[in-house]
Amino acid sequence: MSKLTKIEELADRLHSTAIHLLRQVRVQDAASGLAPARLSALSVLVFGGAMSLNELARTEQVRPPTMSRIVDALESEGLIRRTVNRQDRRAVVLEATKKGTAILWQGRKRRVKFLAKHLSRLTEEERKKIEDAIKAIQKAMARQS
Amino acid sequence: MSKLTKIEELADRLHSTAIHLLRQVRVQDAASGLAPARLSALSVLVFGGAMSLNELARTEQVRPPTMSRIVDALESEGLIRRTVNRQDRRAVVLEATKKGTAILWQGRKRRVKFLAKHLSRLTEEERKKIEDAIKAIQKAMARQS
DNA sequence: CTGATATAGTTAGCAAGGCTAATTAAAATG
DNA sequence: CATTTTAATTAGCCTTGCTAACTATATCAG
Repeated sequence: MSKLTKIEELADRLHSTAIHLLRQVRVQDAASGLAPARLSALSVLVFGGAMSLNELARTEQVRPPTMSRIVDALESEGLIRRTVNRQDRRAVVLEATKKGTAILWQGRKRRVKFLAKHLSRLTEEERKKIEDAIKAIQKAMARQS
Repeated sequence: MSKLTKIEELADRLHSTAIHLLRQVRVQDAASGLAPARLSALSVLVFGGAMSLNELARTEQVRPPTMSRIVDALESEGLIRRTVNRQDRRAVVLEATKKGTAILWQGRKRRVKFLAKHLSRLTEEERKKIEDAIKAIQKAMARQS
């Protein structure tokens, strides 16, 4: 190990903790029957409402061709609807169907309950610390100058 | 939105924060020129020392055939060495080469510096909160009964 | 000691999800 | 109204997951 500053050490541990946290949560998401990228895109449509393919791709930080294929899969499973935008007929309007919304909520509930079950083993004070840390992390990582 | 308990809300925000944090870090890792699974496997060998393919697969939580292919790629780039175990000639011994170790350290340095740069914009107190939260999260997520 | 079984790793082949380049169709612009 | 820009798709590549089936070696029971 080379020497790291105190802040770098914190950065390293934060990174590693985030990885391990998500690794455990992902197991829960597998139960939804939806692959991760599809689940994530569907979630954006359920919580963010109808949008175009380009917007969805941008939100998910992938290229349009990648999103096009994900959307194909979600549509063929009846989880989203793809219609032509009347104002701009090049564009599509993507929105979650009832079925898609229901499936997403079930998965979200499962994931949140799993995490909450673990968090409930902590003291109120420890949870407060996590709460504060989340705010600090968001501040630190926010888009900057 | 259906109603979530206070703990479930925290769980949800924690999840979302972890996702966004790692998404930003992943951009840094791309600069190493190594794909994520390869980078991660190499990192286990650099920090964990020599081990067999099955051990490495277990550590990385993937199946042996998946690891076999990742190891092929790392070997052909000269980042790891694969030798036959003398005690058990079915098994292989995997270890990072000098080149592999150097590349990994560069990438780690880049990633840690990136995160540290963001964290340095916080107050000492805010960083202390993150520090405490990491401990709490690790406690919460630890293998349990 | 030897035949059966177990174990380590690889190979083959499938699916998901990332990308770039090229194409199609519609809109906007000069 | 011809040109350029934009939205989305298609084609084709790579990486990374998986299971099933195989090879080679080690272990164990009789």
